[in-house]
Amino acid sequence: MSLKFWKPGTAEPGSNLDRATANEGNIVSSSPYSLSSQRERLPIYKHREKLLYCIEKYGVTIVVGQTGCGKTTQLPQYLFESGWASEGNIIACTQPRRVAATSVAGRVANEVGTILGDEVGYTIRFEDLSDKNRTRILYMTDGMLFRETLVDPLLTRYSVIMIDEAHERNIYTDLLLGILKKIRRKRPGLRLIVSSATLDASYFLDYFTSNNSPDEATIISLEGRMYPVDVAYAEKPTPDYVRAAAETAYNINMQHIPGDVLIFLTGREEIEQCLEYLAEMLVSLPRMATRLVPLALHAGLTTDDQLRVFENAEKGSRKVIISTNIAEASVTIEGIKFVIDSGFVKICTFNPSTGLSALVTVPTSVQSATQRAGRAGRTAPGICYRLYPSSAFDTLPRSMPPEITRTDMTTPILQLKSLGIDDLMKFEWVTAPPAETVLRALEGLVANGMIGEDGRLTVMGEQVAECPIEANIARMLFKSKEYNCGEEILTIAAMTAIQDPWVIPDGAPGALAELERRKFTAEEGDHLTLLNAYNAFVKHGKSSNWCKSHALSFRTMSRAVSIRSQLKKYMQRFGLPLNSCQGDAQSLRRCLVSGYVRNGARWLPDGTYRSVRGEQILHTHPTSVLFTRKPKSGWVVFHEMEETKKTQCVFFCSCFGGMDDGLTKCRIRIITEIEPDWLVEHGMVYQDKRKKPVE
DNA sequence: GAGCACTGC
Repeated sequence: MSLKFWKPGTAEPGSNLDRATANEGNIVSSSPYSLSSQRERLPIYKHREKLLYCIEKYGVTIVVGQTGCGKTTQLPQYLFESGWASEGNIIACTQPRRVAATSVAGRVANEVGTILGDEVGYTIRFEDLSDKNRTRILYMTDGMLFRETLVDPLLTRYSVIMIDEAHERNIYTDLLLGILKKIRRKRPGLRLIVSSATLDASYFLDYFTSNNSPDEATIISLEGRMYPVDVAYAEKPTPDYVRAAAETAYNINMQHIPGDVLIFLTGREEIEQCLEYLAEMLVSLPRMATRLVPLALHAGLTTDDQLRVFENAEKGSRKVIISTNIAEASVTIEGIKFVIDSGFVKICTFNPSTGLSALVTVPTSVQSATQRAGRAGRTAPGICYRLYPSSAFDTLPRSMPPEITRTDMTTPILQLKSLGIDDLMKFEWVTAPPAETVLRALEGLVANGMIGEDGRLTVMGEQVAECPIEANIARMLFKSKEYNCGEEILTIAAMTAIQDPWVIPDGAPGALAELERRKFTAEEGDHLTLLNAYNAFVKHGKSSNWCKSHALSFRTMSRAVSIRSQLKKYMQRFGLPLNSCQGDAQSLRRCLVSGYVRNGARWLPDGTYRSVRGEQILHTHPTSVLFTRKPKSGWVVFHEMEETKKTQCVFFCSCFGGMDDGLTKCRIRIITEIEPDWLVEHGMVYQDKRKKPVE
């Protein structure tokens, strides 16, 4: 039973849209550009004079251009060539991702004919390849530029700042735009370029011209360089898009000439299910048919496995890459001719009334569906199969709600306060966060002693704002002084900042890996288990082989080492002692509670937990060492919560007009057993009544 | 009872 598709006569307008990261993406090697004639052939070149004129005349220039038009690599060079980097000034270009910042900087250094780190450089966390005196074009992550505002609030080093990929609406991009609008009032000489790959960028224009002269901002559209992508829709909704995706891939293989296939699903579980379906179908693949090579792609894979999707398929075979949203912008695979789009994505949302964030599956947006389709037209015309009817497409929101509207604002608000932005109601947000999110964040900051009675930052608040880590974790670092456990808390802080370090594959190797992981188990819970893993990693010389034999990701563990040493510098600067509690797990856990006061939960005899805030039903995540065990005290704190829905049918019904039958499940990750008194000890004052664990 | 979208400092 295969899904029938309906194909509109013409390609969907704008379906060849793509995002600018594509060429700048991950891992793909790019051909060297060294000749100026190659630069002149880029579509952006004929707009050069107009762009320079606008940047000179207007404070803010909004540039709309698709992938391959060259704005990210060329615009900073045009500015450089026309003197914007004279007198020691720097031209900055921000990127949402580290790989983009590094790879674009490398290409531009090559075009300019300089060594990377000299006239052209980049700055990302843990890597600064720039020269304080010589660098004129600086690529950086938007998070780094945001951090720089805490040190130099007017960003005086820069003459032009280009915010690239602004349409992605990351929280740092949004915060930077707000701050830069403010900076422009004090430094009218500073020029701003806001670059977006989507056509509906006029809200950026409205944003910069409101409360300003109309001459403050202008908008320019550039031509793209993409091939057309035909879009086909499912005739009817499908109850099982994972199976439908596998069937569609199979049918493409039977009907079409060679060309690789890219499937967008929401997560690892679906990807593995889809691989199984495909394996079943491939048994009946006719002998003469093109061979199918299914490959998974998601962030939880090892680097080696991720790299496999870039290898060319053998002659007479076709790659089917089954991916999460990582292939939408972060990773670019050349040679994709067919895209199969489930129409769903997992996003993180935040519930201000419980203070908990959750991972939920939702329908994508028009912008995102267009972006996914564009992945089929990078090297030749392509086809995108959408596994939902065109009537469902018409109900999709234009774009995803910006991150700032669905994230905890505690840490960003602390940082804005530190910048001297005290009246958050007057701050000109591109999109304002929900009022309740702001109120809860302020309430939490007051309760945590970061903001005083007078509404100003306390000494600890000022210092926590500087730390490159979530405010609640930073609070643990500060409180470690009282519990004599600076060493251990520092490690735990670093370990919770990374992704899950364990690599547990499917099947039999997975069971073995699971046994390896159990070796690190601490009775008290996951935080101490992570501490054990880190200490063992260091004890064994931070070796990659050791990681391999203990089911740990070397890449992730190495990142924990970097983060730890960075945080250590902050602790030393703030005079926080790096004492070890010498195995005193109780002090350590009491210190943990200081950061997790909002994340308390109590155990119930049915094996679930109830959150202290909001009485929400919580389940233990299967990766937790407390998954198979009742906490003796009956109380725990947890690092984070995620919400998942039981079946795809539910996603489908609830998201595309049906009902929600309540099969959502909240899981808590990284859990540690505590005593309930410790919650009160750490300022759980606004909690009306303390419930005893039920026996 | 059984499994984690993606960034970023």
